[in-house]
Amino acid sequence: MNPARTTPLPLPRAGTAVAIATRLRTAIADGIYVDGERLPAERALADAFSCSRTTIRAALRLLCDSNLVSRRAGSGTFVTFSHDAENPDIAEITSPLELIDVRIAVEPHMVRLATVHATMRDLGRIGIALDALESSGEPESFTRQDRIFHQSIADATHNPLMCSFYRRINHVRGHRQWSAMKDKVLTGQAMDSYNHDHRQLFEALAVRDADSAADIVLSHLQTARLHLVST
Amino acid sequence: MNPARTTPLPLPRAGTAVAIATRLRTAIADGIYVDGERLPAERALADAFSCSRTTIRAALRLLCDSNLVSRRAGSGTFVTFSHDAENPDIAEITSPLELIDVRIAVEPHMVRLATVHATMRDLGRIGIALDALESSGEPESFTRQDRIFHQSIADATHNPLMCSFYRRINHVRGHRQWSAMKDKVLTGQAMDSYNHDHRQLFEALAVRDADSAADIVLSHLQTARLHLVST
DNA sequence: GCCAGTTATACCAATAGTGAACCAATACAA
DNA sequence: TTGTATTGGTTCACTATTGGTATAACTGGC
Repeated sequence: MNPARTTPLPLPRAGTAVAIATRLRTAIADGIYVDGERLPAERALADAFSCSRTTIRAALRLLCDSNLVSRRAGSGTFVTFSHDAENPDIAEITSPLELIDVRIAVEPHMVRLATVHATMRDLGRIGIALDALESSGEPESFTRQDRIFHQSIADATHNPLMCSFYRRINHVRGHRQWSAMKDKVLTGQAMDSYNHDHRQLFEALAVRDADSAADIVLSHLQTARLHLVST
Repeated sequence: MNPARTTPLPLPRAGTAVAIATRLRTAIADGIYVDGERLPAERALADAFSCSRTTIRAALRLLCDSNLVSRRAGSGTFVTFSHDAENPDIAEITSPLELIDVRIAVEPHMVRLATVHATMRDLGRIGIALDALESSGEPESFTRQDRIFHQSIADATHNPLMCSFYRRINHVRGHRQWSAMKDKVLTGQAMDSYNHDHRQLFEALAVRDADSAADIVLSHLQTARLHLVST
């Protein structure tokens, strides 16, 4: 018996620094960290990733070399996700109402696809994102975790076109033009209400109830749209 | 003991090192180990394959000689195999079924938005596109006019995010991977049927009947999806 | 016996990562 | 304006891991 034929391939181990750089890079690409936003401090990142600050610095060095972030001593590390000046960022020419209209178009069927295609592993990821979302008290971290939560649902469709669409939606959602609105809209009560919807949605996903999941998302977005046009 | 093994194979038995090299080579070609990624350490591979490190080194030497991996002392063994698609076009990794799932998600609500936001000028443009579409007999020009027709509806929403989404959908639809399918699917009868749906859709848009327009699009796409999965 | 392939072991040099300390630039509040 | 806290920038010695190399012994087929 030849061991080379039967042995399962061992998983690759990426270097810690490059692995962290990759994770941060995709987070920026997904709009989880938005253009101009400050990343957590090196020491905080080292704590979050359970590694030394030196490793975090090596990872950030990679991002800095590819001009994804810029750093200033005493100030922090900032995302510099610059778009072409001629090709204006889609996020800058999309209004909140236009965004929510697109979300109403996309998300109900998206969660339907997610209920059909999500693996247990996907559901685990979504659950983790939901837990993090529910335990984040400030509007700042809430919106970030909210984007992670929804993106993980989009990824659960395993439809590359859908994933790329939702990445773009998240990019628009994360644009700084709404950072002012955020603190006004996201009261504690509003976040509680959102979390209720999120939990319901997750449970519908978990039991593969596509109709309920789609209904929850649709009513969630339609009330958000009403709030937008009535204020 | 397997009786099939008692008679020696005509080909000389490959040594363990060659077998492992082959296994790793196909793993890299299959994308199990991705470009730029680090392979497990030699000692880990030796452990996984239950062979000595010398054998693993012999196998890696083969891969290194064929420029599939590069190695750095103290760092590791890294895959250097550009799949020739470092930035894979979204059109190339999207299947027909995945595309139609996204269209089912987007288009019904898109035509709703179009019925609400379309100006008379938009309707004129859509009408012109429809006329050109109906008078195009070959599959080649039909698909081009079909994209123009649908894009003009997307533009009629006056929602920049929606327009950009549909541009991407059209980009995927226009990819060369479908061109083979086109001539087979687009019989004269099929084009007539499509044109009937298009004309109905246009009339629903013209009288601002959002429900009918959405229904027409949805049933149109769902029958297309059925044809896709049943053939 | 010969020989190629494999095993087992030991050691080396290169590299990544750790943990700590300290400096300099910045932000913010008293 | 002045402290004070926080941030990135730098350096250090140390440890763990990695590929590189060499050597001796074992194995099975010729």
